Amino acid sequence: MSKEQINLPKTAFSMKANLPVKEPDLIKYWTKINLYKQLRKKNKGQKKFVLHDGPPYANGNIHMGTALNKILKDIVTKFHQMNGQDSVYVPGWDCHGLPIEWKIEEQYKKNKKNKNDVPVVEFRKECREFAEKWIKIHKDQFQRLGVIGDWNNYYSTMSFNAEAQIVRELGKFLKEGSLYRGYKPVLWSTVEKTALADAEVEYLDHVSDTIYTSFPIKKSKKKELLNCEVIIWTTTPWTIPANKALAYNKNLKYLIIELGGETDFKNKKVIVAKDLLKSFVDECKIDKYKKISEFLGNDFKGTICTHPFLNLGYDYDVPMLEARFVTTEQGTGIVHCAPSHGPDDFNLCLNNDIKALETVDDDGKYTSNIPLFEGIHIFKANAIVIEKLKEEKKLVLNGKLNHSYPHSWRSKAPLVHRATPQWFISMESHGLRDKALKAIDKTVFYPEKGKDRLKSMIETRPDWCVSRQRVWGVPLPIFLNKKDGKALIDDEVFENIANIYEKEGSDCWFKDDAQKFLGKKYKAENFTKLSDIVEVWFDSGSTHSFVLETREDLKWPASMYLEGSDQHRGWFHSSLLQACGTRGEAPFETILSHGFVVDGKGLKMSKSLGNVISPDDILKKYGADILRIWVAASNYSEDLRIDYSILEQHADAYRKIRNTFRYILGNLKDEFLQTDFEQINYDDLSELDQLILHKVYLLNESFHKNFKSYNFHLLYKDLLNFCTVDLSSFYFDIRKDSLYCDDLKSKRRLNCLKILNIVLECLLKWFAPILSFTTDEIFHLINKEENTSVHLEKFVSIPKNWKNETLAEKWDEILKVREIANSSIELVRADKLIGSSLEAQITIELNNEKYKLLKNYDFAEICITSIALLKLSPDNKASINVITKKAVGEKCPICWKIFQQKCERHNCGFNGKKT
RNA sequence: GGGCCGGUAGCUCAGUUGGUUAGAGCACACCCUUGAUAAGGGUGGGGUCGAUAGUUCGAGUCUAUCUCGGCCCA
Repeated sequence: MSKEQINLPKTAFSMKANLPVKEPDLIKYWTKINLYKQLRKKNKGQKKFVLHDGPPYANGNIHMGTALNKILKDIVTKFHQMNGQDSVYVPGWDCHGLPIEWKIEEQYKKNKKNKNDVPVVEFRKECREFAEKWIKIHKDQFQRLGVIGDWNNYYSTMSFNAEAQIVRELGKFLKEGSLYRGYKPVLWSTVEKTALADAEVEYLDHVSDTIYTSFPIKKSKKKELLNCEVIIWTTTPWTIPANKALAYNKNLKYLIIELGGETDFKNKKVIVAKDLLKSFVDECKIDKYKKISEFLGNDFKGTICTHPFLNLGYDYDVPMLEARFVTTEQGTGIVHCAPSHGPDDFNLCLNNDIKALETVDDDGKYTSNIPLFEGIHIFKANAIVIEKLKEEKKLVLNGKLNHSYPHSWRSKAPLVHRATPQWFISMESHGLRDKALKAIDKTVFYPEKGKDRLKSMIETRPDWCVSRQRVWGVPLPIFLNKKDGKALIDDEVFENIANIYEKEGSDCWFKDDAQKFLGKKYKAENFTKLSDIVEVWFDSGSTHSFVLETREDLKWPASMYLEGSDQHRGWFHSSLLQACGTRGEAPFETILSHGFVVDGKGLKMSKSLGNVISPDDILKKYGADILRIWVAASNYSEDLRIDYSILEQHADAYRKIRNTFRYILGNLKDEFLQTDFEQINYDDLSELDQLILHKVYLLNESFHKNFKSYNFHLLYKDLLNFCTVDLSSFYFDIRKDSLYCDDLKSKRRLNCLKILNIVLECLLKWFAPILSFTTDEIFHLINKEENTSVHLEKFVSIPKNWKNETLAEKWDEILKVREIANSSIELVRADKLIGSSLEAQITIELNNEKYKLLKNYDFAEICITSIALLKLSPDNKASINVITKKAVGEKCPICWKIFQQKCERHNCGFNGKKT
């Protein structure tokens, strides 16, 4: 039988991948052989590449964004490792903070327990256990993605050494003097009784009470203004009792108008911005009014008003201040300022020597600084304020407005700006902003636009508020002197606290006597121990100090920080400020930021849209390698789309790649022969073989170029195209005849096997960082050694002499002929005259020039036909023309080619018998 | 509401300093093969480059406005 006379591919490498089943076994294997340790040993002493892990929050199952991030990190790490660097990856977790506190409190509520009845230390213990639980879960989930790292020695922000180091880092700021106690309005939740970090704020629709109210002018250089009242508009009537000033824009035009109608304002003269007159009179339904005069905002200079509650004890001056933030978008062009309840207000008043007072307490009730309202909750005060304004005949109109308003992301309660004592790191006092901006300039960003993004944030950000009135975190190591209220600054004390934390963690701050921390030098009775904790961004912003600096296997600064683009405001940002403040430099050399995972239409994933895909769904249905292909194939500098049709497409590509490997393995009979590329007898190879080596050379070049610029999607596309275009449909298709039908000793066949060995090795290594599972599966098939892995290999280096542009140019011409031949064959095939191209005989007509160039090539081999004749084009006009006819003769039972004589290669007659 | 980024075939992506008829792979359709076989090969269709207006001899590329989406901020 002819099948026995030919060499068909045979391999143990299955066509079906069955990744969801096979991958977990490989993970077990990697753990068993301690791959991470082996990797370290392998490249010990080489230049380090340290990708410092941005710690995910130890709470909740991972989502697509986390999976993307971890896979990208793993791909980057593996590339550098295979490129010969000691590429270390230590995963970490962010553990302190409000979300975990909330989870524990939720559990309390379920069990009808009151948080205030539980000792702080007990509560913190539960938080710690909660974080530990999620770290375990995350560890498994991340490893399932194929991520290789130091899973046994991960870092966490709640480890004792981390807590200790965070104290030391804060001590540095305190000692320097850039950490100061301020009194500023911060976004405050009266429900959680805490200030909220920016990241904890969510903007939701909210219906606010609105009022137009008037402030009578008491003094002014512009006489005309004296009998007028200034109209302001606000969505927070409850801040009126805290009003200290009014703001105007000096460049705006304002009008004095006299109102008619039967209202409290009959015959009164009021002032609004010219551009807002229409909206004012329309909204307030003022149909009768008279314009008195127009003037520029600048004329307000020096004007002083009285408070609308003048007769109720609010007998202080309300000065009018010039401010740029006043616009004509809404309101009246004059803005009411309560320095305790708005950052703009605060700054403007500060610059004009008006102090912010404590106007509202932790619970949201007015303090004694607010006459008449003391003890009333601010959220119940609007109605009262409106009522009083009416009584005082100062209310033009009250109404409702539905607008976007800050809420607590957790409790969904509306937030307020409230002046509280907080601890801040100054951006200016010690040049932190400048240091950070300079550090950004030295950092390389992938993609480049990240640089401007981070820069513009640093340029405009206010001082960094690092205190929180919570319990699950590192306590601020601050003692205030009871005499002068100043913070105690003493390295010995900081170091003492740090040492204690190193041994027993920071819980003791809440339960032990203050004297323990102060040591012998100071007396506890003279100091107040602060109970604030450090905001979590300072924790994670300090990871470089307790991870990079303290571990021998790492280095400072990190080679790379790699996170989602939201971290320009988050971890990139806080790490930069922390390190610049304490070390004057950024803790990273490069930053790689990636976009967000969105659905197939580009919309964000949400439960309500029902477009959420979890990593687990994909792992179960496709396997991690498909997910890894999706990561590699997507352009991470923008948002990354995913849905099942996109995944299906990548799964198809995976099958193509898998089959490319399978075909090579089959022809090698799973016997891989490692080749010394330098020792290849290049001149002994056919041009076709040489052409493949040339393509390998070029691909290797673009591979390294794209890897170094972290353009994985281009790199992957090149690899995939090489498999489909250069190998499967070209080289494999042509060489199939030789592989199957040539004598085992034929040089052509042996050379082809050489090429297959080379290509197998290259592909295996090129793909390894992406297809971490599949490439290792193949590696084990062809490598009988134990305890090894493809990930321990280095990338191939390609001999320079494989590059052959002259050859490639010539073959471009040959490929043109092949294309035209294919078209020609297709016509005959459509007429049902032939089926397989081996049934065809082609005649290629070439003009002089091309004929000279190509006359010695075997186009039957190249075009996979039985016969190919080459001749000069009759008129020498058409450069290439191909005529296809049905080949005449009999089919060789071995090579299936059709000849009129016997097939010489197989020395056979036409009855399937060898003669 | 403001800032930044983005919108090129069904999908993933290329498109140099503005310059012929906008490319690739996949998917799709049709055909071939049955010796890579839940594979392999061939041929082919498919895009008013988010929209509109402008600058220019010429715009996917530059400008403006709008629109949709994402991130960040308020």
